[in-house]
Amino acid sequence: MNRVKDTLRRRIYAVVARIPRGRVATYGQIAWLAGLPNQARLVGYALSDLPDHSRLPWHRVINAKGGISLRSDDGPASIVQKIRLEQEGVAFDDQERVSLRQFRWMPRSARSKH
DNA sequence: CCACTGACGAGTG
DNA sequence: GCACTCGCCAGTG
Repeated sequence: MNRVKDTLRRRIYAVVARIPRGRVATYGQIAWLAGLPNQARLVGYALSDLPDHSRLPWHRVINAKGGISLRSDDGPASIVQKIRLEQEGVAFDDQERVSLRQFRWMPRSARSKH
């Protein structure tokens, strides 16, 4: 029985589904919002299990450095992720990194003040 | 049981 | 800001 595991995975997917267009979130951030602090790896694990036909905005999840984390950086998947983000208006710098300062998704529940 | 790996990250120097 | 270490957890051999 993998009921517990599946439940956690669903919670992760639920958070990812909330990321708005044109914004990004880090693995650690998703983990935190899903109630799994310090377990960013589980988020990566869950996303790697996603089927190709998934409608989830998985491409909006990047690492804490603002970069794309895929098994093979040269692989087509990482290119797809970059293209999709650029189409939403998310910009990459000359080091292939996104400015979290500018594009990070900050949910109301996590926003203390302005 | 142990070693290693993988869509990660905080802490330290 | 970079390089390293250590912590996390699941899956595999």
